[in-house]
Amino acid sequence: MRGDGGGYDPDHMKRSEPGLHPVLAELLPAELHALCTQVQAGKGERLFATGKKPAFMFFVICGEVTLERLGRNGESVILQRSRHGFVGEASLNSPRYHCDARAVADSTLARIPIRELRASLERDPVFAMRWICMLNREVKRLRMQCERFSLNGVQHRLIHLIETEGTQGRYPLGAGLKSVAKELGVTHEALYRCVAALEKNGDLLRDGGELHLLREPAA
Amino acid sequence: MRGDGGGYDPDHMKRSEPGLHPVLAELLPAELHALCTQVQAGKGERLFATGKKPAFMFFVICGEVTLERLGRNGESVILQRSRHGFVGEASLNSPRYHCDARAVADSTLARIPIRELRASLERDPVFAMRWICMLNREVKRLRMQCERFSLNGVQHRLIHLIETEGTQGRYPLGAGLKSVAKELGVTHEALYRCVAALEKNGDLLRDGGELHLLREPAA
DNA sequence: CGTACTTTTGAATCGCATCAAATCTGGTGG
DNA sequence: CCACCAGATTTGATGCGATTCAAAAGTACG
Repeated sequence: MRGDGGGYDPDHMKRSEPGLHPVLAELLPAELHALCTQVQAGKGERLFATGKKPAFMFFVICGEVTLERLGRNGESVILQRSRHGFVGEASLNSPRYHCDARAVADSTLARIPIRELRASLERDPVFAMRWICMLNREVKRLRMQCERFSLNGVQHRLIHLIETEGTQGRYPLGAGLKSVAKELGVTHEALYRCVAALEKNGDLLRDGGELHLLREPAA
Repeated sequence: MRGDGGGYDPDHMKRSEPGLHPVLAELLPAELHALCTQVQAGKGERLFATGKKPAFMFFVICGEVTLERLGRNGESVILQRSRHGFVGEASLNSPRYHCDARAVADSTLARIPIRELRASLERDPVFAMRWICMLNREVKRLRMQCERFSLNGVQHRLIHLIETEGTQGRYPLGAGLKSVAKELGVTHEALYRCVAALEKNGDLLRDGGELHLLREPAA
């Protein structure tokens, strides 16, 4: 039921010291590989706290992590919710964490020591350029996500998701429609109804593990 | 009514070839300084177009620039609204622009040649690290914007905006509430009503050029 | 078999988009 | 100084669509 690992060998997360996650293995230079460790975080566990000196950067492999900050009245404001990818890149250059990180579901994470990561970036321009490209992709992805959120109507958002994040009109639902609903910022009920309506119209097919957009809905 | 120039000498924008903007002067290495030019863009002018080969990156000094994409029905969707800072960082390593940039107010911009920028990044690790820090801030901002869009209710979004993008509960409205409404992804009518309700409750003050959140609304 | 979860459908409510229109504002020119 | 216009601001009325609450049916797992 964690399901959001991106299609990699699910056995990974059971091993105590598995190989580095493919995305990280490709991005990071060899000298950092050995310094990264894979860790488990139980639901509710805190990864780091506001004000502490940043020691590690985290990469979410599966599960869910939030960054939160306290508002002026003590209520917590969620800054970011991550189910896959880096968390707290900003801590790379901060003397202190500016927010709390908390696993809101049982999660598998890669832990990268910041001091050594920094050192590698400063000494290896090719790695630095890869890192910049990674950040550029992240910026682009986030902009598309903002665009999607700015659409009104579940149907518009769903189609935008399939067309921008999917391939050939196909979008894999790793963890079920319910998690897709969260990604779209709508309730799962609304998404179920939307999918059902599109299917009845013959605009969409649900083939087991993926959504297949057949044509542009007339409406 | 532009107001967001960051407090620098307003005469800057009148000179035809003024010194480089302080933020850029600090960020960019010396060899790039001479290659940057300051340009004026009239309201409505397009800085670059989707699909074109990226030649320049822009930095907004004053005025307002939007990044937009065309939705399927020809309506333009705003991805980003920038009154100060970089526009189109992602074009650094892209063969094509993935969106349009347009000045929505008379604006002063710095124009940086991408080819030379990339060359400097590849050869100068210290500069690359500064660039990475800049991108980190941008990623952080975008993540917060996504989180904001995921909130339901105009009020929640507005408060989140003030608490995350503002300082001390104060948020400057450079171009009026109408542009804030777009930033929040709601109609301006809805935002006006929300602000009016918060003011009547004594939770919010509208002091000329800025919103001031006095306390957390009980509701 | 029972537990826990997802999936699905139903019904009621509410908030926002939408359309409309009045007021206010700053700017321009007679 | 006034007439006038374009844009921002504000208020009102209406309808739709998503949220919400509720519950049933399907599914995986021990």
